[in-house]
Amino acid sequence: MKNYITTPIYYVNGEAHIGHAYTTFIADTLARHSRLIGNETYFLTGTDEHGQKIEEAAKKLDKPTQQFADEISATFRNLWDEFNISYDQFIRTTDAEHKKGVQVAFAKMFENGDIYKDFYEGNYCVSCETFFPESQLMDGGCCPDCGRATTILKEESYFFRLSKYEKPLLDYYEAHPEFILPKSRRNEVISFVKGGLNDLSVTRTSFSWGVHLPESLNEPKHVMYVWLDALMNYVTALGYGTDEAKMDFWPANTQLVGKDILRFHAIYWPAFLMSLGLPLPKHIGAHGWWTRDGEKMSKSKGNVVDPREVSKHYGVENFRYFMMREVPFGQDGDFSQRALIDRMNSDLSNDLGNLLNRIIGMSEKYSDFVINSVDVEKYHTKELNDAHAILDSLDTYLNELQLHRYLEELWKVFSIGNKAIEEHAPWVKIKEGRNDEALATVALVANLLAKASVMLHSIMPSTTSTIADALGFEITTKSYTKLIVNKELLESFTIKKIPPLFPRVDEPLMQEAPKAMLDEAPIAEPKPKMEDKKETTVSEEGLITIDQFFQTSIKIGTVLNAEEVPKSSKLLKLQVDLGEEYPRQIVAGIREYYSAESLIGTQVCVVANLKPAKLMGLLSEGMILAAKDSDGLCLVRPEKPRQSGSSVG
RNA sequence: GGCUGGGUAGCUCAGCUGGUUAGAGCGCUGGUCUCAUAAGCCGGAGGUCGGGGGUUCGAGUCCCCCCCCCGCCA
Repeated sequence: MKNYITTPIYYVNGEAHIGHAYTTFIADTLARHSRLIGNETYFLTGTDEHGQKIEEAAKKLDKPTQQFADEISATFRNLWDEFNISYDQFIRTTDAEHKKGVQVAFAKMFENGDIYKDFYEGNYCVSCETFFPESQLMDGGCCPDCGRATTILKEESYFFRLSKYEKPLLDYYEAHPEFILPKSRRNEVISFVKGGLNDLSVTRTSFSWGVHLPESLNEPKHVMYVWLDALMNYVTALGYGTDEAKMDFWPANTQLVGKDILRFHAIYWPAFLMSLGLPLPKHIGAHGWWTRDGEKMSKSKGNVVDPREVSKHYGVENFRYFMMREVPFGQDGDFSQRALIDRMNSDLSNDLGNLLNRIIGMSEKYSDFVINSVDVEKYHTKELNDAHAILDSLDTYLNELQLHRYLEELWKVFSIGNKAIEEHAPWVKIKEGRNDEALATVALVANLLAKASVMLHSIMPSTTSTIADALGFEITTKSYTKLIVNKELLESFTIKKIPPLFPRVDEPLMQEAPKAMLDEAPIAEPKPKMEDKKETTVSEEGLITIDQFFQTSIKIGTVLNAEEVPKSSKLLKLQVDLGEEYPRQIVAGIREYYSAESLIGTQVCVVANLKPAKLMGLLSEGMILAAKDSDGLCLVRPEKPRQSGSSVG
């Protein structure tokens, strides 16, 4: 079976971020899995390099446009190489074959009457490369997407008869419920199309950095609309319009996109394909976005997650496992070091890594590292059957792009292993001289690990290869067939004593940006061991009663305004809302650590029933709580915003 | 404003066409084993299933109203 998987081509207006990595990881996982189970697989990714925005960005840097595109494109490609992405082709829309292919497609659409010439006039956003109707513009005629100013543009343009495909598209969605995944997105697309489709302007004369129209049309002024150009990459990569040798990979099985570009892929793209008489892809999968510590990422906030940075500190495959496991396909996910660390420790170290270590230890003590499956079926049919049932069910999840469920299920195999060891306690059996039984349990777990590793391989290719190597086999289509399809067991082998694959992570490995650090939930102290527990951890001396404590009124305050106190290097004068009629004026000695601007709009804890005092002649009606150590001072703040005036205690 | 989807344990979520004491993972907590990476295993606490009506012998699950969140569209 042929299986074609694509990511979108990434626009070269900036470097790769976590979203690009996420899409690419999913696609790579699908591609690797497809190859593993023996499909003939083609995995495409690449870069989208045309358009006015690129032309202008290059001009700003005083670089030739092509050179600019070359450079950014290379950063993507390098990152994917660094991340061990198994793409078969990295296409660029500036590739000669691609341009040729798009022209062939354009000519064909023109010939069959789906493209015609007219005029377009409207408010155009250069940044988004989109026209917006008057009604959609924001105040002052700004772009509703990016907020930048739009300009009125009237230009001669070729149009694609999108309106003609309204009905065929709706019919197709109806007949193919699995075309758009997840379902919630499908509904959105359908309701959009039902709202009516306008013909699509597909050429521009306002800039020249793009694919020119076919020579037969003799329209040197026009270049193609970036989306027509970009979308066609999925077939030009296979040689559409040039050398069509690979076109038998079409239609694609799965085309992954971010939710922001679903409309283009679920409406325009299938319409183009219909016009060209090509079949439509089986699935368009729209995934969600990532936030950081619960907040939207943006350059201005400085909280953007650099995938390279994360993988450098935590390992690409751990990062990748986290992304695939953490969030249901289609949903937005939240990245935080805490969540990543929790996943790594709990799933990878405790469940998987430790399990491998357990059998290494036992086989060392009981059988000089030799593991033999001879007696596994005799003593552990139940466990084997349970595990096989789980392994058999996994494909379903993968087909629905439910990778988190896939992993969730797969992990039950490790659980079977851990439970089996407990239940059969090989160390007891050895003492009783029932060596066969003890060794059978060890071998059972080795087999469970082997089988699970095969199924984990497409998500953690290198790590699972290491596991397989320790278990004396190699993960290939052949071993997949043997261990998973035919449910066979491992040959006798000598297990390798390898150091722990997933050392526990006790504290964040990555330096946080200052802002993010404030927002990061405090890392829980490792809980003290039972025997360390004393009656109390404080001496009786100087203790107060709870009533005494509540004599202090601590409230949450929102900083409405902040300014520096003249002639003072330490003091800031704040106006803080405590939910009272008027804000309090509070003078605080925190200027060395916090700028006035950075405080406005944030929340602090305030001692509200403190006798007012004068500092530098200014009245201060409260005290702000802060903690100080040798590294400096930081404010004590609510973890999440609370209403001004909420009491703390 | 229109249309989807959703509001279930501290957190993230599962609960199909209504049916015994509402589930999982993580977290918290008690116990326990010792092969193992302060890992594993067993047990426990914790939910008026957004609110209010209604249908029904019986509703988280169906109907109506209201509140709130996300998304798409305007």
